[in-house]
Amino acid sequence: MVTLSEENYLKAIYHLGNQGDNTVSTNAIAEQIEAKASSVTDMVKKLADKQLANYIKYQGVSLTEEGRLTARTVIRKHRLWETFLVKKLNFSWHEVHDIAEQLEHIKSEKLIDKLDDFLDNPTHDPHGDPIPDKHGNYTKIKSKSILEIKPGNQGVLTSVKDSSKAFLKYLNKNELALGDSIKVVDFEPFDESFTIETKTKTITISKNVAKNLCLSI
Amino acid sequence: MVTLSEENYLKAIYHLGNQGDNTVSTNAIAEQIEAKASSVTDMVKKLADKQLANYIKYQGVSLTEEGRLTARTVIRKHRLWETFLVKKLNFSWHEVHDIAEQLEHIKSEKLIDKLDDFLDNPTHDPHGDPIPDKHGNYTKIKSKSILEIKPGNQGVLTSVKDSSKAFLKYLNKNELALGDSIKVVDFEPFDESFTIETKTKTITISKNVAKNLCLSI
DNA sequence: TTAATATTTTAGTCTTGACTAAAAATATTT
DNA sequence: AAATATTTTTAGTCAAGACTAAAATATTAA
Ligand SMILES: [Mn+2]
Ligand SMILES: [Mn+2]
Ligand SMILES: [Mn+2]
Ligand SMILES: [Mn+2]
Repeated sequence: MVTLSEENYLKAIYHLGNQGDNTVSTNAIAEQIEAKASSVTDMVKKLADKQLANYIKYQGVSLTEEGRLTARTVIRKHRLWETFLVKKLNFSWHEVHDIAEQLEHIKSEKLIDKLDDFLDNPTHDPHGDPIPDKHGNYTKIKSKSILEIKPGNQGVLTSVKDSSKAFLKYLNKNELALGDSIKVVDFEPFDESFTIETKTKTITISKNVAKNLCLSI
Repeated sequence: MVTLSEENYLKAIYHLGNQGDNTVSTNAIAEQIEAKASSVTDMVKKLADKQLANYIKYQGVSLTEEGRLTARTVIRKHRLWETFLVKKLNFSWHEVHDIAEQLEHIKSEKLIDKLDDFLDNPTHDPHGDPIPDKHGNYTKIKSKSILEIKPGNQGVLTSVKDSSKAFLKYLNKNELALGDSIKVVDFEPFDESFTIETKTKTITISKNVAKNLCLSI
């Protein structure tokens, strides 16, 4: 049995491992999970005891195959519930993360399979992130941050790198949503801002915003 | 903040208090919650500290107004989730209780309000139990156990007193479901069994089964 | 290549919610 | 009314998962 707290650690290690090499530092986990480094050391030992993580003192943590699958299962649940909340209960995409943080720990394989079917087996959640299937597999849509796109090119907004409430609300305010067709029309070197054009309007966005918007070309 | 464990105790005290006078013994709670009496004493003190229960040593426990409302809110969530599982995810009524035991602790008022609307504000759960509204109010359908019904009378099966998996599976096997029109045709004093007639068939049921089937006349 | 700094681990505490065993209070019999 | 049985509470433990402070290790800079 994997506890709620263990699930949260596995998820954190998984996410951190995916952006860099696969071995993660105690401090990085501590920051992600908002706990102290000493608490992380304790938990990481437990995960290693349960064969969910590889851990060598002072050298960081990585997930075992079993740990990785467990992490993906939690992520699958999180993203399916987010999809449910938006598609069926009409929540906005900025409201669902905190509720999904709770729902992702509900234990029932049958429930998740049925929820998956009820939602017509979605492949991506409301933030454009891929939903693993029940074996933990998924394919990420190839997309590029606007930062890396040269003026003149265009694509469809398929995911956001930052899913924070503040950022999503900013996008709501500026009427930018997943699926929108976006053309990059200008880049201003002075402040590294971009000017982009949608079906309905042209707006200028900061470097920080550009970085977090991913288009598939 | 009310913890998951506190919510379970409030629910137990509420259910026990409803069948008898409103004051409940330590032992009764212990049995309901499957814990030892000493653990109950500890928790009951915490509930009293938080103004959720009235407690006098050796004299039993009752809920305060606030405790009662909290209990009803948990019960509301439990029954709404059970309804969701049966109506939307096509679970059978004998499968939903254990999952609802987990879901009832998810904290988000907005979620429950939206779930309620999504289900078209149901008044009763899959076992015929009333669903409190967001103020904790509900009206129970008037119904009588078959035990108290004289042969010759008939009514509609509106709830079951026992929601255990074993009993619900028995009803599935015998194709008895809520909403069925049932006529009591005979009572056999020797073993206190009843013979009942539905639209499709006539069957004999034991006293124990009869006791747990409630018809509204 | 030391010295200073940063990271990580250890040791010891705390809280929550459980437990056992023993003591105290209440209830039931004789 | 006393003896016995039952219920309830108290006292002391335990495990999980967090914390602080101090020690150990690793990294970076002088
Ligand atoms: Mn999320
Ligand atoms: Mn998401
Ligand atoms: Mn139930
Ligand atoms: Mn029910």
